[in-house]
Amino acid sequence: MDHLNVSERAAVSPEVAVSTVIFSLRRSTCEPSASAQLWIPLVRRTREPYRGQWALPGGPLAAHQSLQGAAAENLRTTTGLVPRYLEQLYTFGGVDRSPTQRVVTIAYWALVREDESGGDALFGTAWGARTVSSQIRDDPNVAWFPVDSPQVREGLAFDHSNIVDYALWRLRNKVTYGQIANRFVGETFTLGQVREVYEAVLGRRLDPANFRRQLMGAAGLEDTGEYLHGVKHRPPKLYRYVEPEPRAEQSEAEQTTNPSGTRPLAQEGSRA
Amino acid sequence: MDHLNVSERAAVSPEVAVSTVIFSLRRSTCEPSASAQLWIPLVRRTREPYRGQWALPGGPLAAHQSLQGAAAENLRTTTGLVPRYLEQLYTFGGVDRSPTQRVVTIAYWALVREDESGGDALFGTAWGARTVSSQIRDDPNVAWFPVDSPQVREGLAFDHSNIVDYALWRLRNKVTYGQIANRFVGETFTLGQVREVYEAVLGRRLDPANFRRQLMGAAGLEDTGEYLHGVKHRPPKLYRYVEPEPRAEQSEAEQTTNPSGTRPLAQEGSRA
DNA sequence: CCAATAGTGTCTGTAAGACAGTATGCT
DNA sequence: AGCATACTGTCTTACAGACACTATTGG
Repeated sequence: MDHLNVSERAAVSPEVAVSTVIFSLRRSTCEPSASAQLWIPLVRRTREPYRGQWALPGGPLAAHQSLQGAAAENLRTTTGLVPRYLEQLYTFGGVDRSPTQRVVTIAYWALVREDESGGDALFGTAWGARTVSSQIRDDPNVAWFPVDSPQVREGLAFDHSNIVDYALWRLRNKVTYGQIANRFVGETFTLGQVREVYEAVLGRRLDPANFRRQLMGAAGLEDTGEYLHGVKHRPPKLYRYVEPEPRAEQSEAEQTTNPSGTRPLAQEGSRA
Repeated sequence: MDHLNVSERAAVSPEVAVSTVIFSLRRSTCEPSASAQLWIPLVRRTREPYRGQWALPGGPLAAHQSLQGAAAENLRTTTGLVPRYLEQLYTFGGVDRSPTQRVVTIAYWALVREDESGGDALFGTAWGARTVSSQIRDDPNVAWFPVDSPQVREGLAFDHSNIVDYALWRLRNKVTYGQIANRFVGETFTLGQVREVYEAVLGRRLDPANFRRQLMGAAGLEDTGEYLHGVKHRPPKLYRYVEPEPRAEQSEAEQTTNPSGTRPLAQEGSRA
């Protein structure tokens, strides 16, 4: 009967790992006219299996490390960046994921902003300028790839291409409602910039007029009174986000797209 | 550098367990007028920690068992029932979840139909009749509880009350769109029966007229031509569901509520 | 006839998408 | 002036919710 409960026996447990899909927004060329694209950092494997192939940043879970903590650690080690958003994606535990031993991988996905440590912002005072940047670590075994590239979609180690696919799907669903896009932009921003984020994530053009209405209607936007100059047309207003309700609890483990926005959080911190 | 990749070192991994929240629909009384409610089976712990308390069915992951396979096994062992729906919920890995040792629990949630093995259907030829039933195993350490009960909402072992809360939220979101409610009803059914499922899950009454329109518009419903008799009013039509597209692949690991219905599946079977 | 549910039709408010049109900067 | 983008307003369509009304059984 005791096999029905979480057991305290020292069973032969599979290896537990945490991997993270880290999305950032960049332009493929230095043309300001080029539309932004999603990129992710990958790490080259230095040992078997899949030696030499690219894989998601990740590693085994340390004994007294929380899952989310491990994901944040992946992010910091690989990119030196701080996550603007971090959420558990799914747990992959197929028996044959790794040819050598059983590994259960808890996958997370994260959003970062390019400009957070050194270097120009993607949406800085002017568009573009510096686009492939913030390679804080000059490690040759870390590199950024566009999520659209065949390298990413098919060529990753283990089942990591699958994981990226799934993370991308999740991002697209999340961005439709709610406050996800603002994780890509800076403190102040124009509506055009936010719209460009949506267009990059969703992969299609959006009507500026309708987009404005939706965003103004729903989100906690505040007019800063400032304008963005240096563009070669009418200068747009700068906005900033305001937190709707500053409750003490910070949600994390939120999981599922829901129409009405954010909600329930299977607690994950120290006790969940 | 190698700590960035999934490692093949024999690290000291935490215990890996799989637990399952199993929803079924029942009436609290034998009155046909009483509205249906969600119930889940729990298992009483026979050892420390939390000895004597109720917990979700679950247990350590066996070496060559898939995650979903383990969840299905939980279900079969506890209830003898076959899942009509089974999906990964979330992975709980907080350092202090268990007082004795580190346990990472991959939680699943499932829907079952009461009538699947022996006994009358909940929605059989007549309403009600047999409501607390299909206790296939006469194990005193297994019992069904209404999800609303304080026992379930607060009194479970570990963080299992949290897990149930989260599963309930997920179910409510999933049922809004898509083909979830049909997992609770039999082969043929009336629209009133499906509506009752929605009402039980969502916890509020729905307008019969509007509900009909919605369901007829979206889902693959087929009029059987039959009517349900034995009711003390106008006999309703019996319908059946038709699969929209019988592709070979069966999805499983689908995760997130999305407005447009079913979609992407992080593959889980033998390779994910 | 009455009670109760099945099933149909209509109205209204909200919101999304299409799109015309105005405003204001730069070259 | 001409262009590019910001920003405003309007029209249409779709759909959800409210609700009136008819249909058909059992008691």
